[in-house]
Amino acid sequence: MTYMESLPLTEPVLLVLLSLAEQPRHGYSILKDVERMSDGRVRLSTGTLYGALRRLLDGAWIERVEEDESPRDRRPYRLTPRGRRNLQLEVERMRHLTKLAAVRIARKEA
Amino acid sequence: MTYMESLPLTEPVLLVLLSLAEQPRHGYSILKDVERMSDGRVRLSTGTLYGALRRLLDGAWIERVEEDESPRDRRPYRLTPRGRRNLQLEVERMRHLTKLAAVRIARKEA
DNA sequence: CAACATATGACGTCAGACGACATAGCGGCT
DNA sequence: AGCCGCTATGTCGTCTGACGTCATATGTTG
Repeated sequence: MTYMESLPLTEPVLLVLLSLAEQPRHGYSILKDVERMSDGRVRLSTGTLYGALRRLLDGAWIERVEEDESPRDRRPYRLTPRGRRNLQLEVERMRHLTKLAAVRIARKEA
Repeated sequence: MTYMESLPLTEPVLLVLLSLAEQPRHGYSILKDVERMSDGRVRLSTGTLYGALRRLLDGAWIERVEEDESPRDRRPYRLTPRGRRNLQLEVERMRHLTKLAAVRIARKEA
């Protein structure tokens, strides 16, 4: 990307990371959590979810949790320190943008 | 998009709209304004810009300003009421997300 | 006159979001 | 037993959008 150093994240990816920020989760749990988080408005398709998870794994933003006792067929993920750091940067970027937006929208026909 | 009703906007599009929120501008002016707005970090390629403008025109978020005296070769655009309304919605959505994010990131391993 | 800034636009590529599909175990209801 | 819906993971093909590059033209300034 030219318009940012490495970010910005897309909406789905941001929500996935936000879901994992609180605690480790497996795919389906993320799906439901994102839906809850957004009051039912955002429903990721599995195509979006598992695609995003693969890319986040590749970039070492998340990692698999190696749990021997993880209940049947579940594959939990957790944020890496790198992932958490980048998520925080992204949120700060968004906060900065919303502040800028408030000024811009208010200053109509300055 | 499935994960939102009609939004969310991508970063480049949001910045273009933000640039037009203040006052009508032509393409090149938007390019420079976005660069200034972001302290030089975000530099839209013309491919991105004119693609975005075309789609925004198609969706009636912006319109051409019919100025007979518009100085040579410039094609200014302005936000439509619809575009302004949608921009505000988008900014509110982002603000909501950043608040949620703050809580989520803080509540690590709740 | 040679750069450089201003100004618009087209074209091809590539990544990512999406819907649809595939698979499978489990619990409950009829 | 049969069916449905929920949990759970993943693939595949399509389509949209961001991007870099190229093309073109005028204005400005050294």
